[in-house]
Amino acid sequence: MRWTRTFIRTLRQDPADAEVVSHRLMARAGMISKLAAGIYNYLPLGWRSIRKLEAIIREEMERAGSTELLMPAVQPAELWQESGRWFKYGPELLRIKDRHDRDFCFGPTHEEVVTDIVRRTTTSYRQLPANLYQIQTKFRDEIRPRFGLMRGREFIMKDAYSFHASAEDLDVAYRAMEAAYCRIFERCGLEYTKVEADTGNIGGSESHEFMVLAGTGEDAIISCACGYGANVEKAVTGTLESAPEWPLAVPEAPEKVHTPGLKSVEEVAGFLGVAPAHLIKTMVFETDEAFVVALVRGDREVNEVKLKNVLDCTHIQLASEEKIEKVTGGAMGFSGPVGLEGIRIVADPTVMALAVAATGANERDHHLVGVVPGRDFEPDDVADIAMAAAGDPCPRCGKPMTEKRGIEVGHIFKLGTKYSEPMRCTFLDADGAERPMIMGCYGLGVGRTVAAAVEQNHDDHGIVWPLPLAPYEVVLVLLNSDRPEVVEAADALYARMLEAGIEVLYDDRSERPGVKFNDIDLIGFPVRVVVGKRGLENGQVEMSLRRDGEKRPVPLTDAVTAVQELLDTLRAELA
RNA sequence: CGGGGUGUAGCGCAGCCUGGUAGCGCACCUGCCUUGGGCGCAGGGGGUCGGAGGUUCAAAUCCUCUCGCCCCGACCA
Repeated sequence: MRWTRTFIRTLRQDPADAEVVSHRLMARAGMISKLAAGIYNYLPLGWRSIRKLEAIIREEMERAGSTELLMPAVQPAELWQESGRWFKYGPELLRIKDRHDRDFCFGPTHEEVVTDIVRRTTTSYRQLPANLYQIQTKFRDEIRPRFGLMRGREFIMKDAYSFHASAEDLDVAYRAMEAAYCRIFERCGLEYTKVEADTGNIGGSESHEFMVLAGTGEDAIISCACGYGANVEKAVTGTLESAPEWPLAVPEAPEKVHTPGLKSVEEVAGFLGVAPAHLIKTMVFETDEAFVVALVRGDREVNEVKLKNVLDCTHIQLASEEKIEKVTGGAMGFSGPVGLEGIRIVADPTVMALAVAATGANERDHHLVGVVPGRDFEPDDVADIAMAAAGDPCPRCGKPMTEKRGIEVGHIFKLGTKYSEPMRCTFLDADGAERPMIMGCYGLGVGRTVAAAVEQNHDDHGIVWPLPLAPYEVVLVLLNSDRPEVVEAADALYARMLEAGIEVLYDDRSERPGVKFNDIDLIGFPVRVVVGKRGLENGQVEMSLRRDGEKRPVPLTDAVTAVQELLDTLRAELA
């Protein structure tokens, strides 16, 4: 393609609203442009990168035994009412009405539709398993879209769904999808990691996320050299070091101590002369229907996702100051479990492991010292509700774990019968018994993966595309467009490259060299070939790689072969 | 949803406080010049100042409402 025939509009300045690198660079390079909050145009260059990723995804999905189909973006409310998610999903679900005032939604995901397809068509264990995928536009009305393609409201996603007669068979498909995802991200040249994940809104038993490692990632990952890795929402720890020995006397019953204005764990512990780990941090949460008190050791923090799972509720939030006073009778900062009535108390095991502790007295400016868990209060549930942190021991090997940040680009789930049961997606097994199908689902953010690639591969001048995702693999640059002999040589080389099947963009603009080089660096074509009068005088062109910029003179006559060899080398690196 | 900010030419911004001819840089057009890292000179085109209402002789500027967009927070007692 000739540059002057395509549609490339680069920006010299950063758009004012672009915050993260991928958004900034993709906007400046003319790959995307914003239409509304969280809604983007994929301009020709950006679309090429998206399409390249899609091609890789298709290959790997088919290889893993999944078949492509396309389901509608607009879906009838009835299906969502059947699964129960019409009411559960909340405002993220974009609900629309047609002219007859019938309810529809713009699909944020397709479990309902695909389950409907399968239940209408598939009735026997002989027809299972089924594995279907699509690459399609989703809409999720995010609270706060941001970061360009990283968290848009409208976005392109590959979603796959599998249906099985047995849990064992689901496991086979799950492992195949897992392997396909690994291959996809490897083929894109991305540095990624697979971690255990919470199942969140989608539900199910087992779940893994694929994270592209990047400092700007929105997710925290806890991992260990031994191979354990999990989203911080899900991460568990090995046995934590127990609290130091209680340094004070142990009274018969908790003693009330005046602690004026001391709210934080550090302040209280310092004042009392005990360790932060001796305190019971008491947090009041509000769920859909009730208040809940969560207890963690003073040096730990509550993991709201884990707590939510223990409570089996959809929404949870910290109670407001007024509500805390109403529920506990004391001011915020002075809450404790002792004497709390009529409210569910969930304690982390580390709290129950404390021999003696201190905690709030449910009275302004007072704490209780010498509290013995089990003697002075009894929780309703004891469950792991603490946040794992860097330095905590690994649950598998006990070594200290580290924390990294990542961008969630893929998420796979074992759904079980969460959708097949309410939607009556059943089959007859070999004994003629009717059973719900066992399902898995597998998502991959297409736009987000491309954006993550930019986050991971850029420098001061712009994007440095990994070869498989570059909009064009090679850019051929005509430098002296006023010199007929140079134009002639460049045109001829372009023709030879096309003939050789090289994916080349020919920058035939009559711009000054600086303008061209800056645009080219910004867009980030992996291989650059420059035809200019200076080199041509020696019968040479100049070849260079975007990632190192090192200039390699090549005889004009050998240019096509040299480029092909260079591309082969780059491909070999990824294999 | 709460808090803050912002909306002026395609992009990035000034002007607003203190009302009176709408400006700058880049981009764009014409001509000359220039061609290995965002040239130079000269000339030129383009803006309902987000929208509606109000105050005023007069509103980008002051007031009210409204819409869009951005940021921060949904944060640990």
